[in-house]
Amino acid sequence: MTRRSFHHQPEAARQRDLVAAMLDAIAELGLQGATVREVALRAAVTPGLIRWYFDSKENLVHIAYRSFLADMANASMAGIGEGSAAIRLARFVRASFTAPVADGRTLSIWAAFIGAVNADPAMAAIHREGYRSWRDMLEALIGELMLERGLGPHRIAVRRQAIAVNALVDGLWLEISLAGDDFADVDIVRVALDAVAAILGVPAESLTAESATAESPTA
Amino acid sequence: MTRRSFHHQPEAARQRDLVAAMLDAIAELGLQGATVREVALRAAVTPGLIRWYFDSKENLVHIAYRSFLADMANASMAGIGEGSAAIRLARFVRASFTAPVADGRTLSIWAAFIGAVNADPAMAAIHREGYRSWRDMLEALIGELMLERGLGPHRIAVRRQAIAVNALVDGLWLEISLAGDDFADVDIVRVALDAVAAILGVPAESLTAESATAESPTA
DNA sequence: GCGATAATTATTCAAGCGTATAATTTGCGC
DNA sequence: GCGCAAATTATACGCTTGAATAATTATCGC
Repeated sequence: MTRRSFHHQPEAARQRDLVAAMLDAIAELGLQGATVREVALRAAVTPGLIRWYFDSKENLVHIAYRSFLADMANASMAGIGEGSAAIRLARFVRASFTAPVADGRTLSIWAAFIGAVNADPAMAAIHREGYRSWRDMLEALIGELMLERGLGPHRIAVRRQAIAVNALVDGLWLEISLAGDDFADVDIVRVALDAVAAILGVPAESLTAESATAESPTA
Repeated sequence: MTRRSFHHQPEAARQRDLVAAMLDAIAELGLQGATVREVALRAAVTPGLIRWYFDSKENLVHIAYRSFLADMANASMAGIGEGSAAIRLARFVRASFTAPVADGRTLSIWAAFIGAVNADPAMAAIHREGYRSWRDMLEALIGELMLERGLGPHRIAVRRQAIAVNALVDGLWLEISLAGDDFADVDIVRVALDAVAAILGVPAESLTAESATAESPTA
């Protein structure tokens, strides 16, 4: 009859922990397996506590998705640094296909959420919000690149190119995430950089992986 | 106390009906909502009957996924017809982004399944099987195209190009499926054809939508 | 037409789910 | 240190789910 001992946590930290536990559960068991009990177990906490911090399990899932998308975007754009648009774009693509963005855990979570977007309007709204900022960033970068190369940046053309580049990135994530080891012998960064350069109509050399490898310039 | 009347069905037809009902449920309610009872309701049948035809609900889902991937592949390749590799590729791309392949229902199902692949090894196996044949077809077509254009088809280069093209198609499906009406004013077929041409390094004119529109040649 | 068998319905069950609520413990202000 | 509010645990509830089983009906060979 002895109760579990515990200690209070600042609200923000607990909330973060629960979100992290939810994402872990989704990564390993999928959305179906991410039950309230499973999440509580991973957070070393009692199921009831989840309802103390979140209105419902659905609510936690939504918050976890929003948080996850934000983290993913940050990780993709963190190392962009300064430099020409070409160099920043190359760094962005490279970051998108190396850890921590393109590791098994992250892409597994990403794919799991995708499967739930269509059946839940709230998830759809979160998704759209996340992806709009994503593509806005891409459009800005591509627009700059066009200016750099003396090509008048036709607004509609830039939008189309951003859609295509965005699709390429998503699609490669999908293939990596779902096809497992089929790509062990393929240099995905190279495939991505070549395809992006081709879509944008710039020489592949202007987006070499080397330029992306260069250490970030002093601020 | 009067029982429901019913009539026997040939095994194949019933099985098809149940699979179709499962896919309908997934399209509208997602995998979570596609319960045995919901599927039975849509098939105008009692839940118990599902277990008569399938070992388990999981089993039905797996069979539905395999069937769905096969249908999708057939629909994409049905109208390819005869002609140069360039023309067949253009028709393939066009078919991939017009109904029945790229309508809301189909892509909704597609996305729902994707979310379940990572958490279920059997689904992963089905997925890999489906996508391998998909990309084999793409590789063959791209190889032919390279020969047509006098470019020696470097095997590794062709593989990379097929990966990129496949990713582009998947990614555009994702965007269409999840971003809803954001693309109402965008000619997706055009975006896809332009991007595919760019990735393969052939002039966009050689993959025009017009060439894909042409009626299939007399056999 | 008549059995035998296959196909279908009706009913029931146990498990797991999200959630509600009550009991208890922790930590902080004073 | 003490009391009180906040955080956490414990317990229980009702519902849904997939599945098992028993009862019933349709169909086909003869």
